[in-house]
Amino acid sequence: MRAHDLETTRKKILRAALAEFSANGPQGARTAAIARRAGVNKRMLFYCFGSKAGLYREVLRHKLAQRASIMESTPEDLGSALVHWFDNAARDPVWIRLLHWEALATGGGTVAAEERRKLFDQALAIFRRWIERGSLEKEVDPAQWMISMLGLTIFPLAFPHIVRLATGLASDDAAFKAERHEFLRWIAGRIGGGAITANAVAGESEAGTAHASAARVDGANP
Amino acid sequence: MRAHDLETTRKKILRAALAEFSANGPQGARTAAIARRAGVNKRMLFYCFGSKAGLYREVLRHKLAQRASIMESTPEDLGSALVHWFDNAARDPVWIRLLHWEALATGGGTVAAEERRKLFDQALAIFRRWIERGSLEKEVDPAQWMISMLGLTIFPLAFPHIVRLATGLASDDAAFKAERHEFLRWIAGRIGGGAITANAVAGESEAGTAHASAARVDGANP
DNA sequence: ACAATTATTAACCGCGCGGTTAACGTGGGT
DNA sequence: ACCCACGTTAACCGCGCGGTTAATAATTGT
Repeated sequence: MRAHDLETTRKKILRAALAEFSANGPQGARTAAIARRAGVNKRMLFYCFGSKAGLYREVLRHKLAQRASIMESTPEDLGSALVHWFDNAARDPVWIRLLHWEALATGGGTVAAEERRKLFDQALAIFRRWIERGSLEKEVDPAQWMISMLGLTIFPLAFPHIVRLATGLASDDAAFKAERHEFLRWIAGRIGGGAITANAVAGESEAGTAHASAARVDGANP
Repeated sequence: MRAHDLETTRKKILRAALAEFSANGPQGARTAAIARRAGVNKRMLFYCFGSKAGLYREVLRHKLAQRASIMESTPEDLGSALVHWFDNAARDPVWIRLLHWEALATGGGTVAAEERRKLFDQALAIFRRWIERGSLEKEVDPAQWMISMLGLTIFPLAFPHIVRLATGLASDDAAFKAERHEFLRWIAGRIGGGAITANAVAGESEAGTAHASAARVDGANP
């Protein structure tokens, strides 16, 4: 690694910025803190990314691309998909926090709009497929389905203090995750149109309850 | 109103502080901005509440008490209750924002712990009652039910940018609210144990679809 | 060898923050 | 009439922020 290597410097800054922006938000994040985390002179942030806002934008674009690739690997079975989303969100608290900061942002229009559209179009396509295949009730809008399923999976991870008050457990506690898995598989059965998913529903959960593991039917959209 | 009236000054400060804390969070809120909003000298904040943190604490206590009283007026029917929670949350974006800030807060232990416990115990009691009465599947934990129903109602209001990307509508748009009402009543029927709520499910939604209005069965817990 | 370009650095700037100081009205008790 | 505790005020303080300046070290082209 040479002394003058802008690309690695950029990467170090992006990593540190992701952590700092996630921790303190686009406004609360301190450029000096990012530089310290990255082991880089503060001036380099502006040299590479122009401004704090420009750096934030780049950080978001990276993260959105990463989430899109996770969305691509969603299993075809509804229950498994819910568990998949839940686990991946639980594994990435940084992403959850960025969602919060975005929800709280008022002015200054959407950043990285195109990456965002791509991610959501992927998700909506999945729900449309489920509806066509009869895994989900067709009288409900795909967007409503998507919002609802995201609510069931992400909400407890986004508001851990609510989980703590309701269950007494931390939302990253293995016991809570197991409970949630069980619930998600159960409700996937209740919600589905009754055709494909309903059979795979009595799946095995980590809670130890008797279940059969749900089959994955990746790829091959009609 | 006398010139020297500490009580009204306190109230003015609390109102302004609620707005400012909701807008910018406990850290991002500026004491000067609160004072300006309240039409009061900045020094009075510290004279009345000691510190910014003390003021934040008092603001939260007030809001939690208000939310508890809303929780008390929850209808007995599950579908109506979901709509009730949704509407009341939609009517109070300030509260939603405070939830976000709390979820993002890392250090500095819980503020107003007792008011919070009271609010959640109320909610949990409602779910236990629903389970006992057969309105909700009894094999699922009350806490899991509560988290899930909060997810379905609050999530779209907490993450309006996700709603916008999924539906193209703003989450405070009347059209979206109507769609959501319809979905909430529909899913209440799918989820319930099948006894009481299932009958009340084909409820009327504001979307104009033909439905019969769901009956409210307030009070009288066993 | 050396100039030109690129990457990196320390030091600096103006500003706005949370919180404080000290002084100044105001009004009820006597 | 006067006091004195309470409510209110303008002005101030040290600090840390985003962003910049100008000088310097490494790399590249010739």
